[in-house]
This record gives sequence, C-alpha cells and structure tokens, in this order.
Amino acid sequence: MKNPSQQNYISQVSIDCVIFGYHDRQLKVLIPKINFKGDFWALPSGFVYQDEDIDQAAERILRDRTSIQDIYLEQFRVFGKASRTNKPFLDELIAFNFDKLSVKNEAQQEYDWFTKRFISIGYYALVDINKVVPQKTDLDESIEWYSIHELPRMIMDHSDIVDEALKTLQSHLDDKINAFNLLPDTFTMKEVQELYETIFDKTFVRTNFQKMILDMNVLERLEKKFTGAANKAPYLYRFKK
Amino acid sequence: MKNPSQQNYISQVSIDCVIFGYHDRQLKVLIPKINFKGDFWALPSGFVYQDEDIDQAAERILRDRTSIQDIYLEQFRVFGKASRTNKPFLDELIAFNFDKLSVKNEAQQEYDWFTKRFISIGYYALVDINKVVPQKTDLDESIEWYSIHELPRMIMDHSDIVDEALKTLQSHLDDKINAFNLLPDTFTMKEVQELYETIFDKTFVRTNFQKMILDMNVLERLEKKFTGAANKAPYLYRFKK
DNA sequence: TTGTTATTGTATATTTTTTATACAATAATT
DNA sequence: AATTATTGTATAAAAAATATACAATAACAA
Repeated sequence: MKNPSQQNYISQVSIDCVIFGYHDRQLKVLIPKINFKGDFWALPSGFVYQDEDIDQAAERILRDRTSIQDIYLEQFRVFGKASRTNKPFLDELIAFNFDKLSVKNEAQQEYDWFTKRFISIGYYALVDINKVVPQKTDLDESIEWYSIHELPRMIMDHSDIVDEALKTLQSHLDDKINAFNLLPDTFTMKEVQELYETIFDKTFVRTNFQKMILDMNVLERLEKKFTGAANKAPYLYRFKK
Repeated sequence: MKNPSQQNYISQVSIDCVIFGYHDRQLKVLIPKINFKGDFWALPSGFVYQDEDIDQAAERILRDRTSIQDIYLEQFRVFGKASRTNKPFLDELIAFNFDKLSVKNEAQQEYDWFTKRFISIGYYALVDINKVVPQKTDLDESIEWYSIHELPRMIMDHSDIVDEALKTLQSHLDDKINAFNLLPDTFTMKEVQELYETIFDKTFVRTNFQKMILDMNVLERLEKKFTGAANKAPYLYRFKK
C-alpha cells in the first residue's frame, strides 16, 4: 500500500465510521485494534480521493477496513475542532514502536501529513451482526464488536464520535432510520422489544409495544416459532421490503 | 486582502451559511450578489484557518461577509460530491469580466486553488431581520434578503444547500431550534402563528395554536398592543430568557 | 351613550391517541 | 386433562389533540 501522503487524497479531511450491531441484548460498535505495540483502538477511518464523492469514500473505507459492503451509511456530523489532530496518538505509537519504525525522510513526510489538523465527517450504519463477517486488514491486529457500554479507550475524539452517533440513532429511529436493520431476517416480537429497550435504555409495556410496532405496518407475520418452552409459541415476523 | 491560496486555509474545505430571516409573512434568506459583471449570487461562504475550529470559522465568515455576529450558528450537513467545484462558475465569471481580470501567474495560482473540488460544511441560523443590518463587503455588489420562494439563481449547489437547511429548520423547530429568534423582541400571538404557518407552509387552528404555544411556557405576556383597529387589542408577548 | 364589528383570549366539548388492564390462546410438561 | 409461562388481542382508562362555543374589548357609527 502506498503511503497516504502520496495518494491522491484531499488533505486534512477524514471519514470515521460508527457501525452499530446488536447481539445478546447489547448494542455493539465495530472497532479495529491497530497492529502496533501499545493498545490503540480506532474507528474504521480513511480519507477521500479527489475524484470520489464523500458517500462513496465512506463506503470504500468501510469495505476496505472491514470487508462490510452494501449497507446504507449516513453522515451524521462533522468534527472540526482546531485541536483535532493525530499527533498525540502518533507520538505515543512511535514511542511504543520505536524499534519497528524507520525515521527516514519519507517517514517524516508521512508524519507531517498525518499529524496535521483533520476535519472528520462522521458516518454511521446499522447492520445485522450475524450477516456481516468483519475482516481485519494488515493494518489491524483485530477487529471486534464492543458493547457500547464497554468500549475500549479509543484514540483522539473517537469516543465522542460514537456518543454523537448514538444520539443521532436515538433521535432518528423510526423516522429516518430503521431498527430492523439490526435484526436477522426473521425475529419474534420479544426480540424487537429487547432491541428497542437496549437502544433507548428504557422499558416498554409489552402489549402496547406490540401494538405500536404492528401499527407501523412494516412487518409481515410468518409461521410460529416453536421454542421448546412450555408455553405458547411466538410468531416470527419479517420486515416488508 | 491576501489571495485565498496564500492564506493559511485548509484547502478544499469551505463553509456555506444559510441565514434565515422573517418579514412580511415570508421566510427570507440572506444572499450577497458578488461584485462582478454577470449576475452571480452566492451564499456567504469562506474557508477554515488552520488554527480555527469550524464553528469559529463559520462565525468569522458570517461576520466578515455580512457584519452579523453573536448569533447561534449550527452545522446541518456536509456537501461532498466529487463534482462539487467552482470551475463552471469561475469560468463564466471570467468570460463576463475578461477586461478587468489579469491573467498573470498569480491569477493562475488563484484559479487553480479555487477551482479544485471543495467539500462544504453547511451552517444555518435564524435572526431577527430588524435587528441585524447586513453590510456588504467589497467582494459584493449587494446583500439582500430574498423570499425563500423567490431565490435568485445561485452558483454551484447553493440552492440545494438552502433546501437542506429549510428541511433541517422544519424538522428541528421547537426541538433544538427556537422560532422566536426570527421575531422581534415583542410580538402578538397572531404574528407567531403567521410565522409558524410560513415555515411549515400549512395553517393552524387559531385557538389550539395559542394553547400550544402558551403551554410551552416560554413566553411572558406584556401590556396590550393597541392597533387602531376596531376590535380587541392583542397582548404582546416576549420570549423568556 | 349605546349598539355594532372584527378580533382576541379562554373554556369546554369532542375526537384521537396513548397507556393500563383484562383475558383468551397455546406449547410443553405433569 | 390440568398446569404453567408466554404470547396475541381486545378493551378500559387516561391523556393529548382538535373542534366548537362564547365572553371580552377597541374603535367606530348612529
């Protein structure tokens, strides 16, 4: 891979992706850990090519960094403080990895490019955690889903970016955003309710919740799901396309 | 004023401001007409200094271009198509103003800087049209309030930017945004209703509207306003700070 | 001075929506 | 066949939104 400073990128502009998943009654965020000594977690991020729409760039970045594709990403906010720079992170990384890293002229050029102040456009998406198989790249040591309440310490302002993404998710859900993206193809009403309770961190009254969701008129009812439990089998539902 | 390319700006990033006012039952947008031959209208725009937060930049740009200050600006969207460039506009401008414009090396450098692809961050604000006195700069031939339904043909995608700002205004009003910013210090209930009807382009039932607004509990009632009309004088109201 | 008019402010009736409660249906177990 | 826990739906109660009624009143006209 070519060094960033030699790519045809727009300088000082980045894109950060917050990918939400849902599993085990927990809202999760997909976060790679970068492949260097020291513990550095960073959202899937990248830069915008000169001839590329920012929406395209967000898709490409997500695909390249996680192998996730064909999902709907949406911008939610720009992060543009003057102090917003990779320098503290990069200095720490270099301190931890002094042995590996060359200090040639070329490295200096990359350092200068990378430690400039960056304006970042935040994108977010909801995915079915069972349908995507995130693949780490050589850049990364791992890529994992973390519960939104147990996020690792991330570089820069990436925690703030996740916070803002969550606020956007909560305020746009069922208006612009569709929670069913977080669920498998078929699901029970109980699973839908648990998902909503997780996202909004509050409980709903079962009977009224069921009515509210059915009144949306976006679900079709399938056959019953026999759970093996000694009680009535719930229906499965599917989101109408 | 120094040429943009020699300023310490972040390159290929701009800020566009949509300033809403309200007068004569019409929602207005403040738009300068630039001081060149040919009819070129463009939103108050500018660039971001290296050591400046984007929010600060938006405030400075608005202040410099219109003399408006101390108002609350908020980012609402990024416009980032790869095709988003000033080149068509600038070429047209040069064709109209060939006599005035030099074609020296320095001008070429400005041309190259300015015709690159730009990512623009949209900001918007609501102001009391009677309280601000927009001042044009040397850059501009005029600066005027235009009814949102009779906007001049603007350069680039500036019409789209206004459309998006209006959508944001409508969806965030009374949630994040405060419509009373568009009114003078004191106003009658009828004026509030007319404002809302203008913004949402729909009518409200007078009695219920009054109840809704008063139930917000953000207005204080002042003395009556004697209009000279042969009927009951309406109360004046003021927004509680 | 008094009735008239158009508009404003408020109260209340009606309808709709939301929330709470009751209860029937049922898959597996006893 | 009775029991149990859960699910689906109906309905009652409360709250919110909308429609309607009406009193108050500033200027004007007779």
